[in-house]
Amino acid sequence: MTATAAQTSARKRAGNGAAPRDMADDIGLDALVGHAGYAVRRFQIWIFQDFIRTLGNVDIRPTQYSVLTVIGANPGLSQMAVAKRLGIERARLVHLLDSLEQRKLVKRVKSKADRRSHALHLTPQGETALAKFKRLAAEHERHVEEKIGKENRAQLLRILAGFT
Amino acid sequence: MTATAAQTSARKRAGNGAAPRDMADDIGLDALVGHAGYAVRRFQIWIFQDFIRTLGNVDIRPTQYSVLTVIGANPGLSQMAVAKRLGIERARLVHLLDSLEQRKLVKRVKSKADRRSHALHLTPQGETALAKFKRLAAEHERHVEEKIGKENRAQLLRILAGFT
DNA sequence: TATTGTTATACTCTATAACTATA
DNA sequence: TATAGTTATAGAGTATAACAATA
Repeated sequence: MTATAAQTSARKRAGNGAAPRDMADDIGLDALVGHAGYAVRRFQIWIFQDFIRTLGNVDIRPTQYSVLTVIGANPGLSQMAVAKRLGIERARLVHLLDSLEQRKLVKRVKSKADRRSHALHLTPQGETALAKFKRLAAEHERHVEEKIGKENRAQLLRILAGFT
Repeated sequence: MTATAAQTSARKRAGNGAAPRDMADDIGLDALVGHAGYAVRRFQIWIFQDFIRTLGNVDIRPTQYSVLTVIGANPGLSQMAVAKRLGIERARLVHLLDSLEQRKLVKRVKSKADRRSHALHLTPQGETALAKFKRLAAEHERHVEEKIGKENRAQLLRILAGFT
Protein backbone atom coordinates (compact mmCIF):
# COMPACT_ATOMS: atom_id res chain seq x y z
CA MET A 1 0.00 0.00 0.00
CA THR A 2 2.01 3.15 1.05
CA ALA A 3 2.65 5.80 -1.62
CA THR A 4 1.62 4.07 -4.79
CA ALA A 5 2.63 4.24 -8.41
CA ALA A 6 -0.79 5.73 -9.11
CA GLN A 7 -0.09 8.55 -6.69
CA THR A 8 3.31 9.25 -8.22
CA SER A 9 2.11 9.31 -11.80
CA ALA A 10 -0.90 11.35 -10.87
CA ARG A 11 1.32 14.01 -9.39
CA LYS A 12 3.18 14.27 -12.67
CA ARG A 13 -0.05 14.93 -14.47
CA ALA A 14 -1.59 17.55 -12.22
CA GLY A 15 0.27 20.23 -10.35
CA ASN A 16 -1.31 23.13 -8.48
CA GLY A 17 -3.30 25.42 -10.73
CA ALA A 18 -3.41 22.92 -13.55
CA ALA A 19 -6.63 21.70 -15.05
CA PRO A 20 -8.51 19.49 -12.61
CA ARG A 21 -8.81 15.85 -13.51
CA ASP A 22 -12.33 14.72 -14.08
CA MET A 23 -11.99 11.54 -16.08
CA ALA A 24 -13.50 8.96 -13.77
CA ASP A 25 -12.10 5.96 -15.58
CA ASP A 26 -8.56 6.13 -14.25
CA ILE A 27 -9.10 7.31 -10.69
CA GLY A 28 -7.43 4.85 -8.36
CA LEU A 29 -8.88 3.97 -4.97
CA ASP A 30 -5.46 3.35 -3.43
CA ALA A 31 -5.78 1.95 0.10
CA LEU A 32 -9.58 1.70 -0.18
CA VAL A 33 -9.32 -1.45 -2.29
CA GLY A 34 -7.88 -3.26 0.71
CA HIS A 35 -10.73 -2.29 3.02
CA ALA A 36 -13.61 -4.72 3.35
CA GLY A 37 -15.75 -1.92 4.73
CA TYR A 38 -15.57 0.10 1.54
CA ALA A 39 -16.80 -2.74 -0.68
CA VAL A 40 -19.38 -3.82 1.89
CA ARG A 41 -20.75 -0.28 2.11
CA ARG A 42 -21.02 0.10 -1.67
CA PHE A 43 -22.67 -3.31 -1.92
CA GLN A 44 -25.10 -2.52 0.87
CA ILE A 45 -26.12 0.69 -0.89
CA TRP A 46 -26.74 -1.26 -4.11
CA ILE A 47 -28.82 -3.86 -2.27
CA PHE A 48 -30.96 -1.29 -0.46
CA GLN A 49 -31.56 0.64 -3.67
CA ASP A 50 -32.70 -2.54 -5.40
CA PHE A 51 -34.89 -3.48 -2.44
CA ILE A 52 -36.50 -0.03 -2.35
CA ARG A 53 -37.07 -0.14 -6.11
CA THR A 54 -38.46 -3.70 -6.09
CA LEU A 55 -40.85 -2.91 -3.23
CA GLY A 56 -41.52 0.60 -4.50
CA ASN A 57 -45.12 -0.09 -5.49
CA VAL A 58 -45.99 -1.21 -1.97
CA ASP A 59 -43.90 1.57 -0.37
CA ILE A 60 -41.96 -0.64 2.04
CA ARG A 61 -38.35 0.04 2.94
CA PRO A 62 -35.84 -2.47 4.32
CA THR A 63 -36.25 -1.45 7.96
CA GLN A 64 -40.04 -1.55 7.74
CA TYR A 65 -39.83 -5.00 6.18
CA SER A 66 -37.57 -6.29 8.94
CA VAL A 67 -39.94 -4.98 11.64
CA LEU A 68 -43.01 -6.52 10.00
CA THR A 69 -41.26 -9.85 9.45
CA VAL A 70 -40.10 -10.15 13.06
CA ILE A 71 -43.50 -9.18 14.46
CA GLY A 72 -45.20 -11.61 12.07
CA ALA A 73 -42.95 -14.45 13.18
CA ASN A 74 -43.10 -13.52 16.88
CA PRO A 75 -46.53 -12.08 17.71
CA GLY A 76 -46.75 -10.32 21.04
CA LEU A 77 -43.21 -8.96 21.18
CA SER A 78 -42.69 -5.75 23.11
CA GLN A 79 -41.22 -2.71 21.40
CA MET A 80 -38.03 -3.09 23.40
CA ALA A 81 -37.68 -6.71 22.28
CA VAL A 82 -38.07 -5.80 18.60
CA ALA A 83 -35.69 -2.87 18.94
CA LYS A 84 -33.00 -4.98 20.61
CA ARG A 85 -33.36 -7.88 18.19
CA LEU A 86 -33.02 -5.70 15.09
CA GLY A 87 -30.55 -3.18 16.50
CA ILE A 88 -32.95 -0.28 16.12
CA GLU A 89 -33.08 2.51 18.70
CA ARG A 90 -36.30 2.27 20.69
CA ALA A 91 -36.95 5.96 20.01
CA ARG A 92 -36.70 5.31 16.29
CA LEU A 93 -38.98 2.28 16.49
CA VAL A 94 -41.72 4.47 17.95
CA HIS A 95 -41.93 6.44 14.68
CA LEU A 96 -41.64 3.32 12.53
CA LEU A 97 -44.56 1.75 14.41
CA ASP A 98 -46.58 4.96 14.25
CA SER A 99 -46.33 4.79 10.47
CA LEU A 100 -47.09 1.07 10.25
CA GLU A 101 -50.01 1.43 12.65
CA GLN A 102 -51.46 4.32 10.64
CA ARG A 103 -51.32 2.05 7.60
CA LYS A 104 -53.27 -0.58 9.58
CA LEU A 105 -50.50 -3.17 9.22
CA VAL A 106 -49.59 -3.38 12.91
CA LYS A 107 -51.44 -2.88 16.19
CA ARG A 108 -50.12 -2.07 19.63
CA VAL A 109 -51.98 -4.04 22.28
CA LYS A 110 -51.72 -2.74 25.84
CA SER A 111 -50.33 -5.40 28.11
CA LYS A 112 -52.14 -6.22 31.34
CA ALA A 113 -49.16 -8.07 32.79
CA ASP A 114 -46.81 -5.08 32.42
CA ARG A 115 -48.76 -1.94 31.80
CA ARG A 116 -45.69 -0.06 30.63
CA SER A 117 -45.32 -2.16 27.54
CA HIS A 118 -47.17 -2.94 24.33
CA ALA A 119 -47.57 -6.33 22.70
CA LEU A 120 -47.11 -5.99 18.94
CA HIS A 121 -49.24 -7.88 16.44
CA LEU A 122 -49.92 -7.77 12.74
CA THR A 123 -53.47 -6.90 11.76
CA PRO A 124 -55.22 -9.37 9.41
CA GLN A 125 -54.54 -6.78 6.73
CA GLY A 126 -50.91 -6.74 7.85
CA GLU A 127 -50.65 -10.53 7.50
CA THR A 128 -51.94 -10.39 3.93
CA ALA A 129 -49.70 -7.47 3.06
CA LEU A 130 -46.61 -9.12 4.57
CA ALA A 131 -47.15 -12.21 2.42
CA LYS A 132 -47.02 -9.97 -0.63
CA PHE A 133 -43.98 -8.10 0.68
CA LYS A 134 -42.20 -11.43 1.15
CA ARG A 135 -42.86 -12.39 -2.46
CA LEU A 136 -41.42 -9.08 -3.64
CA ALA A 137 -38.46 -9.41 -1.27
CA ALA A 138 -37.76 -12.85 -2.73
CA GLU A 139 -37.76 -11.24 -6.16
CA HIS A 140 -35.25 -8.70 -4.88
CA GLU A 141 -33.15 -11.55 -3.55
CA ARG A 142 -33.06 -13.05 -7.04
CA HIS A 143 -31.66 -9.74 -8.28
CA VAL A 144 -28.86 -10.09 -5.74
CA GLU A 145 -28.20 -13.60 -6.98
CA GLU A 146 -28.04 -12.39 -10.58
CA LYS A 147 -25.70 -9.60 -9.56
CA ILE A 148 -23.05 -11.56 -7.63
CA GLY A 149 -23.82 -15.16 -8.56
CA LYS A 150 -25.69 -17.91 -6.76
CA GLU A 151 -22.60 -19.48 -5.19
CA ASN A 152 -21.14 -16.14 -4.08
CA ARG A 153 -24.40 -15.15 -2.44
CA ALA A 154 -24.45 -18.44 -0.52
CA GLN A 155 -20.85 -17.89 0.60
CA LEU A 156 -21.70 -14.36 1.68
CA LEU A 157 -24.60 -15.56 3.82
CA ARG A 158 -22.34 -18.17 5.37
CA ILE A 159 -19.55 -15.71 6.11
CA LEU A 160 -21.92 -13.15 7.65
CA ALA A 161 -24.16 -15.60 9.50
CA GLY A 162 -22.83 -14.30 12.82
CA PHE A 163 -24.15 -10.78 12.21
CA THR A 164 -27.82 -11.60 12.24
CA MET B 1 -32.36 -9.58 40.45
CA THR B 2 -31.91 -12.91 38.69
CA ALA B 3 -34.71 -14.61 40.60
CA THR B 4 -37.10 -11.76 39.85
CA ALA B 5 -36.12 -11.65 36.20
CA ALA B 6 -36.56 -15.40 35.87
CA GLN B 7 -40.00 -15.27 37.45
CA THR B 8 -41.01 -12.36 35.28
CA SER B 9 -39.89 -13.95 32.04
CA ALA B 10 -41.48 -17.27 33.03
CA ARG B 11 -44.75 -15.48 33.62
CA LYS B 12 -44.50 -13.74 30.27
CA ARG B 13 -43.72 -16.96 28.44
CA ALA B 14 -46.69 -18.66 30.11
CA GLY B 15 -49.01 -15.72 29.47
CA ASN B 16 -51.69 -16.29 26.85
CA GLY B 17 -51.72 -13.48 24.35
CA ALA B 18 -51.64 -10.04 25.90
CA ALA B 19 -48.34 -10.32 27.76
CA PRO B 20 -45.49 -9.05 25.55
CA ARG B 21 -42.53 -11.27 24.89
CA ASP B 22 -39.23 -9.62 25.62
CA MET B 23 -36.69 -12.44 25.80
CA ALA B 24 -34.35 -11.68 22.95
CA ASP B 25 -32.75 -15.10 22.89
CA ASP B 26 -35.56 -16.95 21.17
CA ILE B 27 -36.82 -14.35 18.71
CA GLY B 28 -36.67 -15.78 15.21
CA LEU B 29 -35.79 -13.67 12.18
CA ASP B 30 -37.96 -15.75 9.85
CA ALA B 31 -37.50 -14.65 6.22
CA LEU B 32 -34.72 -12.21 7.15
CA VAL B 33 -32.20 -15.03 7.50
CA GLY B 34 -32.49 -15.65 3.75
CA HIS B 35 -31.78 -12.05 2.81
CA ALA B 36 -28.21 -11.13 2.02
CA GLY B 37 -29.08 -7.47 2.54
CA TYR B 38 -29.96 -7.98 6.19
CA ALA B 39 -26.64 -9.63 7.08
CA VAL B 40 -24.70 -7.20 4.91
CA ARG B 41 -26.35 -4.24 6.61
CA ARG B 42 -25.65 -5.56 10.11
CA PHE B 43 -22.05 -6.30 9.13
CA GLN B 44 -21.59 -2.87 7.59
CA ILE B 45 -22.84 -1.23 10.79
CA TRP B 46 -20.36 -3.29 12.82
CA ILE B 47 -17.50 -2.35 10.49
CA PHE B 48 -18.29 1.36 10.54
CA GLN B 49 -18.58 1.37 14.33
CA ASP B 50 -15.19 -0.30 14.64
CA PHE B 51 -13.68 2.10 12.10
CA ILE B 52 -15.09 5.14 13.92
CA ARG B 53 -13.85 3.78 17.25
CA THR B 54 -10.39 2.88 15.93
CA LEU B 55 -9.96 6.31 14.32
CA GLY B 56 -11.74 8.08 17.15
CA ASN B 57 -8.64 9.83 18.45
CA VAL B 58 -8.01 11.45 15.09
CA ASP B 59 -11.73 12.17 14.52
CA ILE B 60 -11.94 10.69 11.03
CA ARG B 61 -15.03 8.89 9.78
CA PRO B 62 -15.19 6.38 6.92
CA THR B 63 -16.42 8.86 4.31
CA GLN B 64 -13.78 11.42 5.26
CA TYR B 65 -11.13 8.71 5.02
CA SER B 66 -12.29 7.69 1.56
CA VAL B 67 -12.21 11.29 0.33
CA LEU B 68 -8.72 11.93 1.71
CA THR B 69 -7.40 8.66 0.29
CA VAL B 70 -8.72 9.30 -3.21
CA ILE B 71 -7.44 12.89 -3.24
CA GLY B 72 -4.08 11.71 -1.91
CA ALA B 73 -3.76 9.12 -4.64
CA ASN B 74 -5.12 11.39 -7.38
CA PRO B 75 -4.06 14.99 -6.72
CA GLY B 76 -5.84 17.59 -8.77
CA LEU B 77 -9.19 15.86 -9.03
CA SER B 78 -12.24 18.08 -9.37
CA GLN B 79 -15.02 17.86 -6.81
CA MET B 80 -17.30 16.29 -9.40
CA ALA B 81 -14.73 13.60 -10.15
CA VAL B 82 -14.34 12.69 -6.47
CA ALA B 83 -18.10 12.71 -5.95
CA LYS B 84 -18.73 10.43 -8.93
CA ARG B 85 -15.91 8.05 -8.07
CA LEU B 86 -17.04 7.54 -4.48
CA GLY B 87 -20.78 7.75 -5.08
CA ILE B 88 -21.17 10.85 -2.91
CA GLU B 89 -23.62 13.60 -3.84
CA ARG B 90 -21.74 16.69 -4.97
CA ALA B 91 -23.79 18.79 -2.57
CA ARG B 92 -22.70 16.57 0.29
CA LEU B 93 -19.05 16.68 -0.78
CA VAL B 94 -19.10 20.47 -0.45
CA HIS B 95 -19.65 20.18 3.31
CA LEU B 96 -17.19 17.33 3.70
CA LEU B 97 -14.51 19.42 1.98
CA ASP B 98 -15.44 22.51 4.00
CA SER B 99 -14.67 20.52 7.14
CA LEU B 100 -11.46 18.98 5.81
CA GLU B 101 -10.28 22.35 4.51
CA GLN B 102 -10.95 24.00 7.87
CA ARG B 103 -8.80 21.33 9.45
CA LYS B 104 -6.04 22.22 6.97
CA LEU B 105 -5.96 18.70 5.51
CA VAL B 106 -7.19 19.62 2.02
CA LYS B 107 -7.02 22.69 -0.18
CA ARG B 108 -9.20 23.75 -3.08
CA VAL B 109 -7.09 25.25 -5.85
CA LYS B 110 -8.93 27.38 -8.37
CA SER B 111 -8.38 26.07 -11.85
CA LYS B 112 -7.25 28.47 -14.55
CA ALA B 113 -8.23 26.13 -17.36
CA ASP B 114 -11.85 25.85 -16.18
CA ARG B 115 -12.66 28.57 -13.71
CA ARG B 116 -15.82 26.81 -12.58
CA SER B 117 -13.93 23.96 -10.99
CA HIS B 118 -11.49 23.35 -8.18
CA ALA B 119 -8.48 21.06 -8.20
CA LEU B 120 -8.26 19.20 -4.91
CA HIS B 121 -4.96 18.58 -3.12
CA LEU B 122 -3.81 17.43 0.27
CA THR B 123 -1.84 19.98 2.25
CA PRO B 124 1.58 18.83 3.53
CA GLN B 125 -0.16 18.51 6.89
CA GLY B 126 -2.84 16.46 5.15
CA GLU B 127 -0.24 14.09 3.68
CA THR B 128 1.27 13.47 7.09
CA ALA B 129 -2.13 13.04 8.71
CA LEU B 130 -3.33 10.64 6.00
CA ALA B 131 -0.30 8.42 6.56
CA LYS B 132 -1.36 8.13 10.19
CA PHE B 133 -4.99 7.55 9.25
CA LYS B 134 -3.88 4.73 6.96
CA ARG B 135 -1.99 3.05 9.77
CA LEU B 136 -5.07 3.25 12.00
CA ALA B 137 -7.32 2.04 9.18
CA ALA B 138 -5.01 -0.96 8.72
CA GLU B 139 -5.42 -1.65 12.41
CA HIS B 140 -9.19 -1.52 11.93
CA GLU B 141 -8.83 -3.93 9.05
CA ARG B 142 -7.08 -6.37 11.35
CA HIS B 143 -10.11 -6.17 13.64
CA VAL B 144 -12.27 -7.22 10.68
CA GLU B 145 -9.93 -10.11 10.02
CA GLU B 146 -10.14 -11.20 13.65
CA LYS B 147 -13.92 -10.94 13.56
CA ILE B 148 -14.70 -12.99 10.43
CA GLY B 149 -11.40 -14.76 9.77
CA LYS B 150 -8.58 -14.09 7.35
CA GLU B 151 -9.84 -16.42 4.65
CA ASN B 152 -13.43 -15.20 4.88
CA ARG B 153 -12.32 -11.59 4.60
CA ALA B 154 -10.35 -12.42 1.46
CA GLN B 155 -13.36 -14.20 -0.02
CA LEU B 156 -15.55 -11.23 0.82
CA LEU B 157 -13.21 -8.84 -0.97
CA ARG B 158 -13.17 -11.15 -3.97
CA ILE B 159 -16.97 -11.48 -4.09
CA LEU B 160 -17.54 -7.74 -3.77
CA ALA B 161 -14.67 -6.60 -5.99
CA GLY B 162 -17.18 -5.35 -8.56
CA PHE B 163 -18.70 -2.82 -6.17
CA THR B 164 -15.68 -0.58 -5.77
C1' DT C 1 -34.29 2.72 41.36
C1' DA C 2 -34.91 0.74 36.90
C1' DT C 3 -37.55 0.03 32.66
C1' DT C 4 -41.08 1.03 28.68
C1' DG C 5 -42.69 3.96 25.67
C1' DT C 6 -42.52 8.61 24.29
C1' DT C 7 -40.90 13.26 22.92
C1' DA C 8 -37.28 16.15 21.67
C1' DT C 9 -32.76 17.61 19.86
C1' DA C 10 -28.70 17.16 17.06
C1' DC C 11 -25.93 15.29 13.70
C1' DT C 12 -25.04 12.16 9.51
C1' DC C 13 -26.45 10.89 5.10
C1' DT C 14 -29.37 10.83 0.88
C1' DA C 15 -32.08 13.11 -2.57
C1' DT C 16 -33.65 17.25 -4.78
C1' DA C 17 -34.06 21.80 -6.44
C1' DA C 18 -32.41 26.16 -7.43
C1' DC C 19 -28.88 29.64 -7.74
C1' DT C 20 -23.98 31.71 -9.55
C1' DA C 21 -20.43 31.80 -12.40
C1' DT C 22 -18.63 30.13 -15.77
C1' DA C 23 -18.26 27.16 -20.28
C1' DT D 1 -27.71 25.38 -23.02
C1' DA D 2 -24.96 22.78 -20.05
C1' DT D 3 -21.74 22.13 -16.16
C1' DA D 4 -19.10 22.93 -11.38
C1' DG D 5 -19.70 24.39 -7.18
C1' DT D 6 -22.78 26.15 -3.78
C1' DT D 7 -26.89 26.77 -0.85
C1' DA D 8 -31.12 25.17 0.91
C1' DT D 9 -34.66 21.88 2.18
C1' DA D 10 -36.75 17.44 3.30
C1' DG D 11 -36.57 12.82 4.72
C1' DA D 12 -34.16 8.70 6.65
C1' DG D 13 -31.26 6.99 10.16
C1' DT D 14 -28.33 7.32 14.43
C1' DA D 15 -27.28 8.91 19.07
C1' DT D 16 -28.69 11.13 23.24
C1' DA D 17 -31.26 12.99 26.91
C1' DA D 18 -35.23 13.65 29.53
C1' DC D 19 -39.92 12.71 31.00
C1' DA D 20 -44.37 10.05 32.67
C1' DA D 21 -46.21 5.85 33.91
C1' DT D 22 -45.20 1.70 35.83
C1' DA D 23 -42.38 -2.00 37.76
